[in-house]
Amino acid sequence: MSKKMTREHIVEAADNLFYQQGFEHTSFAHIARAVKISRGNFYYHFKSKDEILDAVIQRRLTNTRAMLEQWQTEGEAPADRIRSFINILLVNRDKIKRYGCPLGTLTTELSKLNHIGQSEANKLFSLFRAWLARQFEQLGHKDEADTLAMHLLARSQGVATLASAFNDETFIKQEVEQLYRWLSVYIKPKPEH
Amino acid sequence: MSKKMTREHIVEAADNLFYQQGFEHTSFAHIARAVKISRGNFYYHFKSKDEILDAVIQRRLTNTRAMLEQWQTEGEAPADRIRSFINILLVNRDKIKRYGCPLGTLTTELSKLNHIGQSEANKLFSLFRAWLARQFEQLGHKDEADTLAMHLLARSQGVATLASAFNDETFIKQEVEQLYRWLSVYIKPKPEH
DNA sequence: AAAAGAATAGGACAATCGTCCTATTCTGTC
DNA sequence: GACAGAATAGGACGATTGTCCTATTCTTTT
Repeated sequence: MSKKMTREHIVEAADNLFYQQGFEHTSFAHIARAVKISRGNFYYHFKSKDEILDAVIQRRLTNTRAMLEQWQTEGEAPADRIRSFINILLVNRDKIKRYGCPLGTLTTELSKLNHIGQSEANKLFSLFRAWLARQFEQLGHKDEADTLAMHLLARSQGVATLASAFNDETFIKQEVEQLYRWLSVYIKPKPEH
Repeated sequence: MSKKMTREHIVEAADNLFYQQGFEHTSFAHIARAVKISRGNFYYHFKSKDEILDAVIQRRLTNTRAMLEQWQTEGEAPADRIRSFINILLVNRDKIKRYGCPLGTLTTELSKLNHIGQSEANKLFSLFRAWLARQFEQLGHKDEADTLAMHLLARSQGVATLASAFNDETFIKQEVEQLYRWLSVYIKPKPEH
């Protein structure tokens, strides 16, 4: 196996485990078992656990950027793109119900650990925040664009937290419906011609 | 020192530490340092770390019940009582900014650890949920009372998560204002007489 | 087929974890 | 002031953690 591929396998497995069991609770033994390599061999690929965390965050940043770009191109109107964002609550509802939001839970954990990776993890939030703000700008709400983006982010985070706490899938669907209605208020009616 | 008092000190210190650094990351050494007793002496008061966690949760349950009862008596109208709930975001904004919501973060962590205390911790959420639902019932929204309660809970959770992630106090104030406006829609106009 | 370098396995390491045990100190009672 | 029981201190325990080192296996090149 090439070094590059093994590295990717490690990062991918660590990504999932960090999401499912948390960063601190995931040990090298866990990741090793998942990737099926020996524990001691990690240090040929990473100098420390923090370095794995950083790689995981970078991976998420890359994936998120790709996702946002895809939404950007496949959604015709800004409102459609925002709906794409709201939709991840539905698309990932199984995992959200079990593990919460991968973004929010990691950020919260790193914050409590006072971990260095905290600032990098927050870039993930900022990515969504800036992207959402841009969509609201294009909807004609320049002044309140960032406020609306933050509001929508908070709503999704809250939905994920409660859906996970109460193991409630119906709740996600309800709230997504409400978010759609909330969004519709900010959509400009199409100019007649 | 009496056994009862030492026990209370331990639970109080553990409560704070679990909130600030998380349950798993808080070791006996941490708590011992905070309470200023020896590490080995814990097992005279608690048989295991899980037992401390349970005591912490029970403590929070008791405190929460007391708080809800106080809101119940001091708030004349149900709308005032709901506003009391929304207000904790403002009252505790310093801590929320630093450590997030004590309820949400603990529940999320225990969920990831697959910890037994999870179900007990969820009772805390259920406490707020039932209490809020009762208020909405009294506001005349019997059918959607629970939905409204869950919605409000989710909103607060989201606000806490983002305020913590972005270290943003202004955001809390903005969202609290929005929650007040949201609530006003559900308040019955007082009957004229 | 031989040599060179990349990739891996497996164990040693110090530190820390939760847990447990025992000797010691404190506190109240007769 | 002697005694009993409550409360505490301090260390030992096995397990696990992240880290590091070295011997071995695999892969590629000549």
